[in-house]
Amino acid sequence: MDIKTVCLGMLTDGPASGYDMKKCFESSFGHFFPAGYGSIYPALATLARNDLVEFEQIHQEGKPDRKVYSITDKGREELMKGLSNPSPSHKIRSEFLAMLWFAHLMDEEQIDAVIEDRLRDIEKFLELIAAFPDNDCNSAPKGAQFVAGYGEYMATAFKNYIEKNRAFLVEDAEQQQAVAAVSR
Amino acid sequence: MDIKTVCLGMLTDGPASGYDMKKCFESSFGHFFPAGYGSIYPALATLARNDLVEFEQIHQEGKPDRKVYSITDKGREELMKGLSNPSPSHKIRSEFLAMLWFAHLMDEEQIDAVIEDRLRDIEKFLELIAAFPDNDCNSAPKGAQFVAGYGEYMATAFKNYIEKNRAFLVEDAEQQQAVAAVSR
DNA sequence: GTATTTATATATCGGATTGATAGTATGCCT
DNA sequence: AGGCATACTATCAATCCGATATATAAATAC
Repeated sequence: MDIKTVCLGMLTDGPASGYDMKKCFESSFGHFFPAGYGSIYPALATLARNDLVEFEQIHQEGKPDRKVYSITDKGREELMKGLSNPSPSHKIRSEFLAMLWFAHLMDEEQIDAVIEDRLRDIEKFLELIAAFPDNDCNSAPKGAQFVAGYGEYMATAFKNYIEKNRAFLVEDAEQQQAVAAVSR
Repeated sequence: MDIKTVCLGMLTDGPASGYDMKKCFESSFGHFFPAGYGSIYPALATLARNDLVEFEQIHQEGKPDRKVYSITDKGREELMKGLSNPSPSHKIRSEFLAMLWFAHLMDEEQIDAVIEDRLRDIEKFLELIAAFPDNDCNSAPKGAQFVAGYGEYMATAFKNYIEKNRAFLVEDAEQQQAVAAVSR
């Protein structure tokens, strides 16, 4: 389940250009599987080289040509292989948490700024996901709904956790006590 | 806030070898900022080359030499620079969610296997975090407690979400309805 | 009325990261 | 005797990421 497989999956929904796919990554997919042009274009090139996708070059007046990719039968097989992994990964890479791990080395303003920034980000994400599935990218089959629901649920939990426990981070050492009632 | 900065931060807690740091990444840090030898050793080498850390080579009978790294004053400055970023990232990369996005292309057994696997993983993580802060890696200042609390809270939320909504994924198309009561 | 930004589209490059593997020695289990 | 775990180091190919380049039109701002 690397980017190539994800691209194959996206193409089961219909032909698309690299640009289209980037938009899809931005609007929904990217929140649990980020990818930029530097990943997408090389992935499509490799897929095409291996006959897992094919493309049609469409000329447009005043705009660059579009390369519209479609999945091939061989590509569908490869996708099924990718979807048969019984132990897919789930990883977080958070500068935010890494930074706060060292909160005792930071001053209160810094901590506050970082937390506010994260809350803004979460809020922005919740707005974005509220618009789903009115997005262009996918007409929301079960799986997509499940994943979008996950995003909303977890973002809200994240927000709640921060709001409940942020005071703990900037408390005086005297008043310190265990992080409050998590997970209940 | 890349791996180099994280290594510097770890060393504020006392000198350590690359091997020690790997253990720390495994026991707690790795759950929000994964790193293997292929990242740690090059990071330490670069830090040493720039005089941000220094090391003492300790010979041991019957075991390979240890290189015990300590942070320098210049390193502390660099760390503070790293901790002053007001907008640290927070990213998820989940093959699990990417796969389930395409659940309509999978059969029920596959979906079930993948979900069971994830639940086992979450359970394992909860056990690990329950042992915190009895770990070797850090004596739990505020920040570490906050982050560990985050881990427990979010893992529990994840589990809850899966248990509430997994049936939705394998339901008949007829019975389909919106993902249930998320985030309330 | 000019300047900047946004949108459409392609693509690449250096640097960072990953996962697997290699090497070397002791000790423990079966 | 063979295999695995622990203790240490380290590297390498493959992949991935972020930033940037290129080009044109339309929309928005000043």
